[in-house]
Amino acid sequence: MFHADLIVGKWKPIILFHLLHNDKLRFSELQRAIPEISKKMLTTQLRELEYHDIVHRKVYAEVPPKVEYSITEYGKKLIPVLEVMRTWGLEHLQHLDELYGTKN
Amino acid sequence: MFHADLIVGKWKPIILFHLLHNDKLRFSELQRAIPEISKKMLTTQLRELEYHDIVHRKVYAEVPPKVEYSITEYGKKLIPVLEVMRTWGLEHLQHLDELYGTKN
DNA sequence: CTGTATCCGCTGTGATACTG
DNA sequence: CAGTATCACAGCGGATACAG
Repeated sequence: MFHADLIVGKWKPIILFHLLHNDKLRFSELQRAIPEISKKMLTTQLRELEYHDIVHRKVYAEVPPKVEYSITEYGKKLIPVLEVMRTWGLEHLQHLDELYGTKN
Repeated sequence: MFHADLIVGKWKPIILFHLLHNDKLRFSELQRAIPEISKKMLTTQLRELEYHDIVHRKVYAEVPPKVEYSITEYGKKLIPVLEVMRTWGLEHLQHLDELYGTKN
């Protein structure tokens, strides 16, 4: 209904977060920035984001290969959405902590 | 990171959407409002939303049973998040249509 | 370096039947 | 009416090896 899956999911917000703060990132840089993600998942998520015109994939015809990912102009429209989600996420954590006293 | 899972996922935004527009809804009313969802999933999602203090579950000690679900005060803080997501969702649909001409 | 291919276990989800 | 219990299965996603 809201098609939220296009930007949420386990990894997409994190990937977008890094891309928003770095302008361009290579595949390996994303891997290092998000160590918990597997190569396969990173590829899958990036392909989906690319398909939906949210990130751009620039391949350099070099050896060894070099690929840079960046947010598209259209993808930048997501910034407010991600901001609102992040803000809410922080407040929500605090609220949950007040309720249960858990820190995680 | 953003803990988006707490309100996104396959059904939660839809459930919240209905609760935001109806104030109170019984279990069966939610079932009818969202025919595609199974009883089990509806229960699961509602329990999670309840656990996170986003919806309130009011049980009437009657026979037959009657249960009403409503948004908590805290849950109302989600409205802007859901609004932003919905707005973006609509724009995104349009954008995808421009790209691929698909209507779905 | 940037992936793809394969195997494979685990979890999420549906269908169905049952209960207070 | 408002669920729970149980079974069953597909697909997500991890690990590993391989490829251009």
